Formats: sequence, structure tokens, C-alpha cells
Amino acid sequence: MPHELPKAYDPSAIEARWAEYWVKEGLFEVPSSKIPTLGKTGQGWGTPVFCMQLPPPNVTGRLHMGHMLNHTQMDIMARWHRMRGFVTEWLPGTDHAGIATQMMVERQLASEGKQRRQMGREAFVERVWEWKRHYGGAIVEQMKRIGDTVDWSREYFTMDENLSRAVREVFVRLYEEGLIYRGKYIVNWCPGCLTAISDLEVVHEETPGKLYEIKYPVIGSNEFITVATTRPETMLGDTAVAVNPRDARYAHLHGKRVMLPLMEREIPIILDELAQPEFGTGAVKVTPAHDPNDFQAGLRHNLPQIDIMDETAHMNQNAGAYAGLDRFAARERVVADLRERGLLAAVKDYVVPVGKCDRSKDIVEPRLSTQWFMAMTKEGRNGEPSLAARGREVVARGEVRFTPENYKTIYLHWMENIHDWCISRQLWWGHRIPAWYCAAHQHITVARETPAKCATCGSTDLTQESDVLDTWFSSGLLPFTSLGWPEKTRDQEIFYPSTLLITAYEILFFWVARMIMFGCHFMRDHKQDAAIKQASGFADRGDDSVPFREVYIHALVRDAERQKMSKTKGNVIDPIEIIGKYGTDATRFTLAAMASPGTDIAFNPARTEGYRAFANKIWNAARFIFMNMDRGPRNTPTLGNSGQGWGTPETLEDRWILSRFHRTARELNEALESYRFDEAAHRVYTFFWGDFCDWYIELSKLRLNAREPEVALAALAILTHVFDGALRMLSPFMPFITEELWHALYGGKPELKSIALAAFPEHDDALISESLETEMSVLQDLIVSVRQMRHDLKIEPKVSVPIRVFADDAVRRLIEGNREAVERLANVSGITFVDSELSKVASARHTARFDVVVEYEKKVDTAAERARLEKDLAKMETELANARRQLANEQFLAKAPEKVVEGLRRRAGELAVLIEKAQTALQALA
RNA sequence: GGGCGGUUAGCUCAGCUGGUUAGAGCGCCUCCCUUACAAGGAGGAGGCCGCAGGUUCGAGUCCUGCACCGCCCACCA
Repeated sequence: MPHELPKAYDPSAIEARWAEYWVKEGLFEVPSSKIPTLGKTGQGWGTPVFCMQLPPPNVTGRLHMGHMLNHTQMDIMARWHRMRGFVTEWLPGTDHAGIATQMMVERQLASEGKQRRQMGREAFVERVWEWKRHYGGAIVEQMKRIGDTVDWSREYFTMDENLSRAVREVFVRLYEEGLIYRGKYIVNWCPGCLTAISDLEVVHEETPGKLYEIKYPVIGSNEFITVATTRPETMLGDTAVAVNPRDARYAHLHGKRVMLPLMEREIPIILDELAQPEFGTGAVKVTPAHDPNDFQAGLRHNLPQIDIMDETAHMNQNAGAYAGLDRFAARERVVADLRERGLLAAVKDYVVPVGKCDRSKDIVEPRLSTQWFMAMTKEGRNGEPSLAARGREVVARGEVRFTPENYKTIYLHWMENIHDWCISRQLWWGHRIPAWYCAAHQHITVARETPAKCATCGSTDLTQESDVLDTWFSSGLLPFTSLGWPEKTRDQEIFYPSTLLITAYEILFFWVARMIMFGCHFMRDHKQDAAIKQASGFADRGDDSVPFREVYIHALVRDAERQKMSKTKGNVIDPIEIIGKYGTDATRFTLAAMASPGTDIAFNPARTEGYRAFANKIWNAARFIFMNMDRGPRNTPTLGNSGQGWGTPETLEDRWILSRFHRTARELNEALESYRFDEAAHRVYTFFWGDFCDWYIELSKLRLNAREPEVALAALAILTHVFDGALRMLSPFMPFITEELWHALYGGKPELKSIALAAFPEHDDALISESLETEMSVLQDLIVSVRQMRHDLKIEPKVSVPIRVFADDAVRRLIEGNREAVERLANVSGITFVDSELSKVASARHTARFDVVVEYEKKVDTAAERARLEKDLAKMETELANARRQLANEQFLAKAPEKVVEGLRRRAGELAVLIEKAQTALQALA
């Protein structure tokens, strides 16, 4: 009566309801009031803690397949730990995403015919806030919809006041420690975004291009020196030509000067290792303002830096006649002019590595500019290791562990070759750098709050730095700032370091590496409570300053053809669409099942369709159980959280399914412990469908239909219990359907608010039995053999037929004890045991444990039967020959483990018998 | 220029420290609307584990080389 479920599972009918329920009930919030104060007694708090930081999605973001995978894995981990009794804190938030958001709002403005610069900074920033309030919650809503069990009570935004204060605190401290500095260097400049960007934001592409050889006239001779370049337009800013001091070809030109063509400027020939004799002509033009290597060379030789471009990469006054031209137009003109003057020695095809802006795809311009940097390799004032050194150490030592392990090498390699980080951005949206300049001297005052006067000269005429910080600066701080830093909060005591970070490879350096560096620096005095650390399973990890102990890098999701998804290719699979079609559970299960380590995921909706069928299977198994509950007496056993209260297993199938269940629980937990989502999903899938539905439910029907109510009730009790456990196992993977069915099962009990708060199944070794499972497999073999014969003999499915069986006493007792099961599942009308082998009977089946034949007058298809036997025979003979060869090998007998030898002997014995039977049967057929 | 990953059934992928008969899903073939489920049930076909060597009693698994895909990193013109 209460269990009215529709025949087919319809995810859309239940998912939104539970998504809302979970949020409304605040089921996954960990209120501070529930966290005990630590440390007073030295006793600590022995509860295991599981904490995870969400890679904060951009406010401009919408859920894509990568998120879906990432969130599925995180949610599985969160739910699994929570159900295992961990205090589980999964911290959600969103990222202000400087450039992305600013660009989005600028585009919106453009459609209204407005421009950011006309509006002014203040009005623009206000407009972005407005946009954020309006549209910034989209992805958060999507997270709620897919069932992420994050703690919404702790949700943050990276530009919240408290987080912004923390950002300033960090900036000031690092500046005071000399680890943040300001200076004029060559940076990566994006002429589209009009800002500097970091090395990481530059994507390198090998592009077919040209290598130009240009002749520079040597002053005081008729000679030319020829330089090679891929960027001829930059010659307008040349301030030297370099040759290698060891290069004999140019020895006679040492100390001479050349006339820079087009600009008619005299520049020196310098000697520098920059010029490599093997490359090109061995002479290289030096443009200190437009090339990082030339910049360094310029410093070495005290060369002037002539900046010939403006911020939009157009030539400026310094480019003389070329002023006003865009850099590519300038290139054409320069080349044409050189050719006209006969100064272009050669133009060769050449593959040029072009750096493009990650965001706008504009070609990045190396540009001389004053920016703020963070020193990566500089030691502390008292000789403390540099940020990079610390960040490297903790990973090298295994204080932070990567899965899959090969990312450790990649990370270490990157850390060892790291460069200073350009942290300033010429944007308006972001954390404004807390530095002020006095009008009179441009002295810098760095302060937490707006200072009243210049720290150096006391001037009160101060202007704040207009640049903002790289977005990754603030997100790199999240592991501690999201827990209330710089205050020493209880949250921090309990939840720092977080347990696990699950993220994409793409942001390993952008985010993960920075979090490690920041964390180790600012939390260096942090000690995690020993009892919590122990209970959480990290007693062996020394360093508590790390932001997290484990990092799991998930795969890339591609389309079904293994192509990288991209908007331009138009092959983007929208998870929301997939969810609409197959349900969230099926989508989640697909991603979990396909997440094998080391490979990208080729997302194929056909697979999701299969898992929708799985959900339907679960649904209908529930309907079957409910149907029986409704039929029988209403005193179903009390289950729920206790894990107690079901009847005593009496029958073989009961003990078998419990063995399978506990084995599955064991394997499932082991798989999840090593982040094998694919294996975990596979285990629970085959258990539920293969063991529980295909065999156990079918077997249970015998007893459920029994006359005696006690028998039916006992069967129902165990059936329900195993189903209850299976639901819990499935719950982290398929939260919606399991929640629905859980409530259908226990509805109305207020203490059972959610399956997500129930206990996850833990295995009991005492209930796992190898011999029991072997016994069951004999019965299964028998049933399958009979079904095969029925099929081969084309016996009508509805017709029951008697069978004859030959077996030893033990197997015979087993079959007799489960006679009804065999009769029902193989549609057999009676079992007769015989005392001699059945090999002479046409169509009989032989296994190592029994021979079986169906009694049926219909004619045997002799040809087909012979073909089958011959094929089997051939296979067995090869196998036996191999086995005998090995068993005759003394080396094998001496060196292989006893178990292997024994196993092979047994197998060889079986084969010999089976071959003999097959041969007899073949003769009988003839 | 450096580094990394992949190659197993028609397709997409498992196969954990080398060990008896290489697995799954989808697809395919045959039968069945059997009182939970046709998004289902039952049965079946299909694999010199990329190529060539080597180590070993034993190799899909370890080593070397090759081929073909793919990815990442990189301030040398």
C-alpha cells in the first residue's frame, strides 16, 4: 500500500525534489557549534575528519563535462566518508575570475553601446558586482541540482570582504618579507586583454612562419653582418648586434659598429653567448625591449631599451616612419623596405613557436613594463627555503601525495624550473593591489588598509596602485582563507590541512602548486590535532602546514570520438542535456565507471543509456520487494542505521548472497580507498545486477511463495536487508534513486532523514566464504548447462523437462538440497540421479563436478552437437598439452609456488577426465 | 629541444605486486512479453593482447628497440 512505485523509473520525477530537500534540510552542513574546542585536555577529538576544497568554479561558468566528472568524484568521496562516520566538510565557493568576468561584462556593455573607460572604474566595478549578483549563481544552482553534498553554510566568494582582507594580509606580509617586489621587466603582454599575464597563461603553438636574414652594413667598411630573425619588425628597436666571442668568422668585427637599416641608427656589435654560432648566421640582433633574452643581454651590456610599440601592439613614435602601424602590418612594410634596399639576404621557411593568450588567443607580445612579481626561488631573510623549494620538498617527501603517481614527477620538474610569478593585472575587476604612491616622489607604501600618509616622506597625497592581482593569487590562498585565516579559528584547527583535493590536470600549476606554496608558507606553524590526525588516517604524515594531504588528478573528458571538446568544434556534450535524457544518477555512474587512471574519458552516451537501464533495474528490484512486503504480514524487520535486525541466514542462497555482499563491500571500500572509481562502480554494478537480481531474487521467489508465512517472512527479511545494504553501497554513486527508495522503504521514520546519513557497509570477514561461493557456482553451472541443452534442443521455454545427473556424493547432496531451485531456474520437472557417467548419451553436458542430460524425445542436432564437442575438445587438448609440458618441467616444479603447481595439477586431472568424456560422446554420436 | 601516456573483442575500456581457462558494457546472432523489470530474461558468436627481440620454469603484465596515435612543458634568433 505505501509502496506505490511506477513501473518504469523516471529520474525527472524525483531528482529535483531530493536536490531541494538536501539543501533545505542543511544535511551536509557542519555548523561551528558542533565542532568541539580542542586542546585543553590534550585529549583531542578522536573523530575522523574528511575535508575537501572545491575547485571554485568561475562566476561566469556553466557546468561542463569536466565539472561533472570532477564533482561526481568529489561527491562520491564526500558521501562515502560521511557514511563511514567522518565529519565531512566540503567547502564550496565561487571565483571572481578576473579577466573572464571583466570581458563578459564589457561585452554586455558593448551591446549597450557603452565602454568601460567612459564609465570609470568605480561605476564599472559596481556594474560587475551587479552582474555577479544576477548571473553569478548559475553554476551554484547546477551544483545543487546534481546533488553535490557541499556545506552551503560555509559558501564563499573570493571577493568577499573577509577573503579580500586575507588577500591584503598575505600581500603585505610577503612584501615585507621581500618576496613580493615591483620592477620593470619583460612580461607577457596580451594586446587584446590589455594586461600582463603570467607564463602559465601563455599557450605555445608551433606555427609555420619565416626566418628572415637581414644585412646590417658595418660602419667603416663595405661589409655587412647578416642577422636572422623571425620578427623583423622588432629591428626598429634594435640597440646592438651580438656575435659569439668564440666565433672566428666575426673576430675581425669585434668592436665595430653597424648602421641599423631603416632607422639609420648606429649600434654596436657586442660579444655575447646569446649568439650561438650554429644557429642561422651566428649573428643576432638585440632588441632589449621586445625579447626576454635580449633584455638580459641588454642588461649585461648596458644597452638602451627602445620600446617601439604601444599597449595595443601598434608601432609608436620610436618606430619612426612606421608609427601607427599594427605589428603585422609593420612587419610587411619593414620586409618590403628592406627588400627594396637590397638588405634582405634570405627568407626561409621556419616553424615559429608562437605564444598566444590563453583567454583571448591574441599573440602575446613580450613587453617591457613595470609589474609586481612574487619571488619563487628567493630564500627568506633568515635563510628559510624559498617558496618553490618548500613547495617542492613536501611533495618530494610525500607529505602531499599525488594520484596517479606520475604527476609527482611532473610537479617536481615544474617546481625545479619555476620563474618568478607576475601577479599584477591591468584590470579593474579583482583584488586591487594594496600599494599606494605618493604624488611627490612615487614612494611605495604597502598597507593592509588605506594609509593616511606616505610611509617614506609623509606626504598625504597618495594614489592607490591601479592594478589588481592575478585571480590565482586569491584562489591559491583558499585552503586557509576559506577557514577564517588570518584569525586562528576552530575551523582551521579541525579542517586544516584538508584531506583530499580532486582536480583537473590543467590547473595543477595554476592552482595546486600555488596552494602548496602559500599553504606551506603561511601555515608553517600549524599543527593538526594529533587525535584527529590519527583517526583520519594520517598519523604517518609529518608536515601539517600543507594545504591538503592527497591530490587526485582526474581525467579529461572527451567526446565519443576521443576529440577534445571545444565550442569551435561544436562537439561539446552538455551534461545538463545528458542528465535530462538519462538522469543524474546514470550520468554520474557513467563518469565514475569510466574513470580509470591514466586515460582520458571518451564520453559515450550509449554507456549512460546502459546505466539508466541499471537504475531502472534497481527501481524494479525495489518494486518486487515492496510488492512482497505489501502482500505479506506488515511486520517487516527494522533496519536502517543499525545494520542489525534481519533474520538468521539459513539457506545456501542466503549465506551465499551475504558472502557476496560482504566481499563486495570489502572490494568496494578498497577500490575507493585507492580512488579506483571505475572499479568501485563495476563491483557494485555486478553485485547488484549479476548476483542479487539474476540469482538471489530469482531464488528467493521459491520461499516468498511458500505456504508457511514464517518461511516467506524470513526470506523477505534477508532479501530486504541485502537490498538495504546494496542501496547504501550505491548511494554515493547514485544518490537520487537510492534516496527515493530508502524513503520508500523506511518512509516516515524521522530518525532516518537520508540515506546519505546512514552507515556505509563494512565487510565482515566471517561471512565471506570461498567454499560457499564454490558450492553455489556448482548449482549455477548445473542450471546454465541445462538451459544450454534446452536451447540447443529447441525445447519450448514453457515446457518442463526432467533431467538425469551423475555426480559424486557431495555434489549430489548439494543438488538434492537445492532441488527446487534447480527445477525453478532451469524449468526442470524432476531430477534423477544415476550411478554411471553420461558421456555416451548424445547431447549430455560434462563438467568436472557432474554430468547432466535432459530427458527429451526431440531429435538431437548431431552435426551441431559434434561441432560443439570438437571445438571444446580441441581447446581442452591444447590446454592439457600445455599443462602437461609445464608439469614435466622440473624447473617449474622447483620454482613455481606450491599453489600454482597444485592448481595446474588439479586442472590437468579435470581436463583428462573431460577430454575422455568428450571423446566417448563423439564416438556415441558417430 | 625535454618529458609523459596510449596501442587488448566490431566500438569504448578493465586486467592491481608476472602464475592455472584474458574480462565488462555497448553492438551482433538465436529464443522468450515467464506473475520486479522488453530500459527486461535465457543462450551464443567474437581476441597470435601494435611489431621485433630479450629476461624468466612461466610474459597481456618486466626490459630493449621499432611503428603508429595523443598530451604536456620550453625566454634561444
